[in-house]
Amino acid sequence: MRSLPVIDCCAPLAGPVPSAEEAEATAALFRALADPARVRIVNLLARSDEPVCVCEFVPMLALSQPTVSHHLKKLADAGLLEREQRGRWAYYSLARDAVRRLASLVDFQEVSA
Amino acid sequence: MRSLPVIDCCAPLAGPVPSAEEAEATAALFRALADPARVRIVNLLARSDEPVCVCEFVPMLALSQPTVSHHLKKLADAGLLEREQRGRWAYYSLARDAVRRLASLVDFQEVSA
DNA sequence: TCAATATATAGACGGACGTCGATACGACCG
DNA sequence: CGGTCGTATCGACGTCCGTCTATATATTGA
Repeated sequence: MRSLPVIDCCAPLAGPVPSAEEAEATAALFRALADPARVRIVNLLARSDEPVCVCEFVPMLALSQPTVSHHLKKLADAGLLEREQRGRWAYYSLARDAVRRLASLVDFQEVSA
Repeated sequence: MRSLPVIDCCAPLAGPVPSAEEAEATAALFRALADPARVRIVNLLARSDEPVCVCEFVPMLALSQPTVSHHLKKLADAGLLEREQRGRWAYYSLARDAVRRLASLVDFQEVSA
C-alpha cells in the first residue's frame, strides 16, 4: 500500500499558514525535484509528447538501471509521473495536472485566501 | 567567499536539454525548498509586506535559534531571501525577482527556446 | 514450461542534511 | 570600556538519500 501522492496534500508557498502536514507535503514535493537526475527526467518528459520508455532514461542519465528505476519511483510517488506498462516495457509520462498544480504552488500573485 | 546564488544558474524544467551544471543548479534550488521549516519561512515572508526579524521565526518554527539561522542561510544562499541588518537584529525578506524566476522554472507552457 | 529480457526490489555503503549545545562575532548601552 | 543581547558559526550526532550489486518479479517467445 502507498499513501496519497504528495501533490494532493501540499499547500502553496504563498497562501494561508500551512499546517505541519501541509508544510511537510510541500517540502516533499520539492524534495522530489531536488536531484539533478530527476530534473533531467522531468525535462525529457516535458519535451516529449509521448510516454518515454525506461530503457531510454538509462543511457541518457548514465546511471545504473536500478538507480533510474529508483528515481522514477520517487517522481511517481510524488504524483508527478504516471506509469504505463506496455508488454515488458514500462513507459512514464508527466502527470500534466500535477504539473499544473506544481506551478500554482509557486505562484506568488495568488490571493492568500 | 560564496558562489553565485543557484537561482542565477538554473534552467527551467521544461525547456532545452539542461547541461549537467544547469540540472544540478535547478535541483539545488528545489533542495532549498525541500524542508518544511524553509517552506514555512517562505510562506511567512510571502504573506508579509515587511522584512521579518529572525527573532520572529524562532518561536514560530519551534526550533533552536542556530537551526533557524541555518535554514535562513540556505534560502539566502539559494538567492531566494535577502538579508538586512537593523541594529543588532537581522531582517529577512523574499527576493521578489528570484521568486518570479522560480515560477518561470515550473512553467510548462513556456516555449522551449 | 523454460529461457530470455525488462523492470523493480532488497541490502549495503558512503556522503549529505537537520538538529542541537557551545561558542564566536558584532552591535548597542551604561 | 565592559556587559548584554541578537545572530552566526562550529562541531558532533543520528537520520535520510543516492548509488551500486545482487536478486526477485513479470512478460514474452520458443
